[in-house]
Amino acid sequence: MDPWISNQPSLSLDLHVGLPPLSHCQAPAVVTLAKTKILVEENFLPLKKDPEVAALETELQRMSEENRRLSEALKVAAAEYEALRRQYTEMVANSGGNPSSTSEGGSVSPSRKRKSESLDTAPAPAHPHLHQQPGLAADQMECTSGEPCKRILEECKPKVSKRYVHADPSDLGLVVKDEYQWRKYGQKVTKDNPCPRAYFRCSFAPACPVKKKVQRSADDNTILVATYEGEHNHGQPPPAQPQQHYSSGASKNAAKPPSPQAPAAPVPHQPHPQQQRQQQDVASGEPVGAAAAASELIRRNLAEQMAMTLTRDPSFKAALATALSGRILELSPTKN
DNA sequence: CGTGTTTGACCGGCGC
DNA sequence: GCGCCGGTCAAACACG
Repeated sequence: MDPWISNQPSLSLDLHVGLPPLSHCQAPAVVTLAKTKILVEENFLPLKKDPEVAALETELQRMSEENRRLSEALKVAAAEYEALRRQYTEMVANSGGNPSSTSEGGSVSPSRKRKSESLDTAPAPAHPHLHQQPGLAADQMECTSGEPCKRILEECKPKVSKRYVHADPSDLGLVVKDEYQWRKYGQKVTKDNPCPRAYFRCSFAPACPVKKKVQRSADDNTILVATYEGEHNHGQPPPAQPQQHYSSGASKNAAKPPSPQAPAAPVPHQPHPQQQRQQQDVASGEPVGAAAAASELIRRNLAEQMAMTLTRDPSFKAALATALSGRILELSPTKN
């Protein structure tokens, strides 16, 4: 994270939910809540009596204080991130900066081969390690030395988030709909839960490392628990594109990126369109202007990612919903 | 025929 | 070292 972020007023946690969201930032939950807030203000605020206004002011002060604390926490986190990023960059530079040196000394063994191993006629892939880990992000493949690298990998474990979805008990499927397209690659019955767990990969981008596990709750099998691992290295699918999750059988256009120039061969990292543009800008010759433009794009992209991450985080949504519903109840004319 | 799903086999980590 | 268990692979199958 860029320390610049924590200094931006637009990113402070003032939660001006009554304002329209940024056009490039698709945050449905925030939009909905914004509508709610507007409704509250229009309907109830004119009815306020002075003591209530005073109470609201106190509340506002309290929220401002909390906002300030959160901003400071964000600043600290940003500083830590920056330090880590610098450390990582140094390590990459020291290792020769050669991302393709993954299989140094054959550390990635082709031991994953099974039946075909006994069948000599089976054609072996030209690059077994690449074939084996098509979704591995580039930054996870740059490890060349033993111990420190292991530690980095542990520290950089993919982000895990959970989402709980109420499902129709009569529906036996393990379908948790969200804004991405998923391809099922496995199912397993686990020890602690009689209901099977389904494994999905993001199929929107071929190189996207995100995985999803879906399993019914052991306590209440009307609840589906979706566990997301990793972060998408691409934007969300356009809303116009119909969701075609788990459509059984063939649908010729399903689960394909809309981009016609999408590469056929898997690439280690398929950048977000903005990132692509940014890379092109950097590649083009203007040293100062291009660098400034690239920096601006990076910041914008980070802000976008933060907004997306927050709005996708169920705990954040829950906390926001709780806070807002509490406020609505407090402001309700039926109260007292 | 192309693409997604199912499912049994396999691999590697971990605890004993 | 052994067995258990979660995660992944890939052949077989289903579907439009």
